[in-house]
Amino acid sequence: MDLPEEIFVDAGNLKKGPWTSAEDAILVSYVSKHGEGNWNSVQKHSGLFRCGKSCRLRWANHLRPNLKKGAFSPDEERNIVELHSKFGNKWARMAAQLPGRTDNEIKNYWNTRIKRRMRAGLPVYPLDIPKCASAAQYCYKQEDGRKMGTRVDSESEFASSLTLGEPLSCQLNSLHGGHQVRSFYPITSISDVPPLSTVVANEGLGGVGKGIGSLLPNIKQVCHSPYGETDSRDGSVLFSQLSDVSSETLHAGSYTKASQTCTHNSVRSAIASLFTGEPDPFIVPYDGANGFLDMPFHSFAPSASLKLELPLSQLAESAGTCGSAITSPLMSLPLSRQLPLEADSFGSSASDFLEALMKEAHPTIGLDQVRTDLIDQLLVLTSGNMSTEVAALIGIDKGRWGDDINPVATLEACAFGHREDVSQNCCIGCVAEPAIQPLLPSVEATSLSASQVAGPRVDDILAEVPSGVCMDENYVPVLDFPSSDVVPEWLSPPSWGYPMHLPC
DNA sequence: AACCACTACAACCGCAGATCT
DNA sequence: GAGATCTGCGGTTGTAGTGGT
Repeated sequence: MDLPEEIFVDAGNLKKGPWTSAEDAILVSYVSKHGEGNWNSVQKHSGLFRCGKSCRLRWANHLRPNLKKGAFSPDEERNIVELHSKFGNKWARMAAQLPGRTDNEIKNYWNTRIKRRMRAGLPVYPLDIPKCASAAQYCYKQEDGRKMGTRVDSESEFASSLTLGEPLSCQLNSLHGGHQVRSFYPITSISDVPPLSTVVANEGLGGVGKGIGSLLPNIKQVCHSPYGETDSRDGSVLFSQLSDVSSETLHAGSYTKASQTCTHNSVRSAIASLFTGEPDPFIVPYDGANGFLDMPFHSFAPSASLKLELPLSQLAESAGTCGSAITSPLMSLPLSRQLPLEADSFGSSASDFLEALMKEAHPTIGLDQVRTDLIDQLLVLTSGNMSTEVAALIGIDKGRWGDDINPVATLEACAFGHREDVSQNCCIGCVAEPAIQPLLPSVEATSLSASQVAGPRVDDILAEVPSGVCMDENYVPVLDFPSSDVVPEWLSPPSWGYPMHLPC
């Protein structure tokens, strides 16, 4: 057979790029004689200068018999949506259920469909698609079995979780008269998710405990910071100062990517793995019918393999899409490179790690702001499982609060803006100067005002918290928002409704 | 006609598990 | 048992085609 010269290249330089019909003919001929498999020998014995992987792909996706060509039929489209709701991004598994279709075809179809629907503001899944496993691919369970959560890594996943048939609520935990109180707020879109919240699927509010918990600390920090809108204070100044962000990259990515990057913020990943001591959490499969499998829970620890290459500037852009801006100074760390996730990467001690972390902070950010945000993020990341070691690390040693005071709850008090109320006892006052200062030799406090750096700080915002809020006997805040007129603006309806207090 | 944005699709890459030597 | 190789999978990128301005 005469073959075009371009098929043959110098030995060792295998051809890449589109396949020609002549190459296809060679491959078909070879497979018909020798059968599938042994793909690396194709190049050796057929004279085709393609690597084995390329041959296999070409055969599987284009040349093998019984392949369906052309657009998906409505039935096939429906099948794909249903299969995706069952399997998630398991393209090969889906392809096995769709005769004549390849995983690549299905993957391409799904990705373009997702983009199209999200651009149109439509849910990823039609409402009549039954909820299966996809929205709960990554689920976490606490050791005591009480808390359940789903890590939602992207806008699409979140959209899935919102549209699979179960209404969702945001949950705020607070304490009232010594009893823990959960406040639930209905949410209908990602923009309804408030900060420091837990999203739950409410199978009726009374059934929250068995619902699907979608803990969304990262998403909220990216898209739902209470710290203001996209004005000069929203952090965009900080983003624009990053030199390694190309405008091309800036405008190329989809919101999904931005969300992932936010979620996988290197700082958060690093801190989380520091807390858990492991690069990855236990991932608990969620079965739509039977709930979570019993496995230990290890707090939030984003996967160590997450990519962090999206420029932060994109986050600012996407933040506009979903309501408000990212303002945390820690979010100004250049994410175009990946921080090592293991604490060991920064030395043997956690303080080395934190020091490195703080050194990464933008140099123009006030030390106070960095510290405040770090504490906030530690709280979110630990999800109530902060170890004594970590608490001590950030400056709250057991000796300061005694056996009967929960450092986590106390820190939450700080995050909710009551640092002044409790600082003499155990709160941020302890964290602030003596404890964390030695960790920060290279971070210079500056004279920049808060408005020059980011948005208002937690305590600025929560100065608006109603005066009825006080601390209980354990220095834990008793949070209550009795009516909408005293709720801080970022907590106010109609964006995520009126609180409903339920006893736990 | 030129440019641009968008879509659909093909192909590549890195990784991980399976299998072979 | 260990290393090498093969295979399959999922994510990502590149590009041709199309339609709008």
